[in-house]
Amino acid sequence: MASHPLHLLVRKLEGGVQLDAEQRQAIYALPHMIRATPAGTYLLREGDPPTICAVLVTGYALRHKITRHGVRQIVSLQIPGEALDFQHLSLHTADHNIQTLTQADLALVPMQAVHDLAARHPAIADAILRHVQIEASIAREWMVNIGRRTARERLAHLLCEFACRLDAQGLVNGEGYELPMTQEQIGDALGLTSVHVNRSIRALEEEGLITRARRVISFPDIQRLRSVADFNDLYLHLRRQD
Amino acid sequence: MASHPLHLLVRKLEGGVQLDAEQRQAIYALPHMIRATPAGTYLLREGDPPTICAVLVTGYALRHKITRHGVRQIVSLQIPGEALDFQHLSLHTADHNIQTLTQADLALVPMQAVHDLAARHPAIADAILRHVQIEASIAREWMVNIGRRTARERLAHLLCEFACRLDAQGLVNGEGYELPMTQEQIGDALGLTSVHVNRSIRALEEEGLITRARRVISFPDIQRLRSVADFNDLYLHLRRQD
DNA sequence: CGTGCCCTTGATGCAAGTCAAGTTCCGTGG
DNA sequence: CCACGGAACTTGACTTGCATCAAGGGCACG
Repeated sequence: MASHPLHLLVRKLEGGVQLDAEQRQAIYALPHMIRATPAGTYLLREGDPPTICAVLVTGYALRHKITRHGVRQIVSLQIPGEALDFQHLSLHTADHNIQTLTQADLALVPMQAVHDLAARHPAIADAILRHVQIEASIAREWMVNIGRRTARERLAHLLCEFACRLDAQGLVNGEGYELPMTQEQIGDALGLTSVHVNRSIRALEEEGLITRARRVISFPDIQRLRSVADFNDLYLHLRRQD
Repeated sequence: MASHPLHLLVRKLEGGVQLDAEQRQAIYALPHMIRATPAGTYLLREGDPPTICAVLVTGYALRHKITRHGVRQIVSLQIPGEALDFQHLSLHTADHNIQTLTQADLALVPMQAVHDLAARHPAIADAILRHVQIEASIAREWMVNIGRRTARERLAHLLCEFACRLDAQGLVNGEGYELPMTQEQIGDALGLTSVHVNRSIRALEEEGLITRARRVISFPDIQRLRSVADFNDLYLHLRRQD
């Protein structure tokens, strides 16, 4: 079943809650359409009613909000296996925008089917709740990052988080990974300008904390980077006991 | 039943999901102990296992995290009627600290009892999920606030949010309300220093956007304040259709 | 072989931080 | 009822991290 489009979602949900074969099967049996979307596609806009639940099969997505002055804040990054619309399961209006970051393949599941599934399987309802709670935990850590760390620390923290999350989904092979974001997007995620992101990246590079080849970033000394970032992965709740 | 300690929680849960008399009754029947706590009491610490679910009956609480450098970021404010530990219902380790902001009365409910209640009543499970999702939505708006607004805007936004939330719980009587925080705590919530919070408060005051008498703040021109804050209450999901 | 996005770098400005010294407000005990 | 002590608030002088403005430079793609 490793090639089923919802495999990574199941993997993620099982990371926190024990599911039996029947429950796994019920998830795989969810009605869904696969849709390939180009980078930058809006999947949901603030104010819209969420009617379908998109799951990232491949590619990346982000959540963002825009202020009256037209400035953007990215409030979340999503990686393969994550459900983009669990955040709205019991709400009737979207409070933020969801957009693909890269070319992406989505599994589109009717929201009602997710509701029904959760109602039939308490363990799945629990796994969904856990999924939502972990996103909330990540949001809290981002607040700390944006509110209380320097540009260099914020950047290091983002890199550590991305590494951990990709690794947990089995998406890291070598030493580093591709961070598929422009420096402007990184700035929007960290509450900085692209110019300052650029200077901060180069500073980390000169310190030998990261190396870059295009957008592929590697970490010669991950321990030191974590220390700079004040990174503690507890908030990601990667282990079932967390 | 207006005087039942869990009345405000029921009110809050009913704000989003229709509950019938039996479900309401089941919530009121939750086993609980009432405990009065002084200001500043830690209710849960990062890394601890959450075993009880505290509900604020009176008084205020906050969630915060502390960086390696000892700087604090408040990531959430909680008002009467809010459950402090729904955030951890299906997690095994707390990822942040919870502390009372003022003297407070808590209803302490065993976590297991909440679990059982949700398992028996899908509508209540749904209401809990909604409660968690709304907190996540508030967290996203705070990221925007901290990351992309000026000190003056951040402060105005916090004041508007607090006004709306108190009002939704029926806790506002006159023109203004008491904001029971020191300027240092406000700074910790907004990613600012207390000195700068002070200057920003006085700037709002001089502009005629707020008036103060001790910690009671009033808003002579709430529309203008909202406009300054770029405040749109959609993210609070106060109406059932949201 | 342009043309348009990114990335890079320099010069300059400003919002917010830091440091430090009062001042006001209150609770408490004499 | 008043004096004292401590926490919170206020204000000024100075510093700094990041923003802004502006001008290249590289490289992918049609």
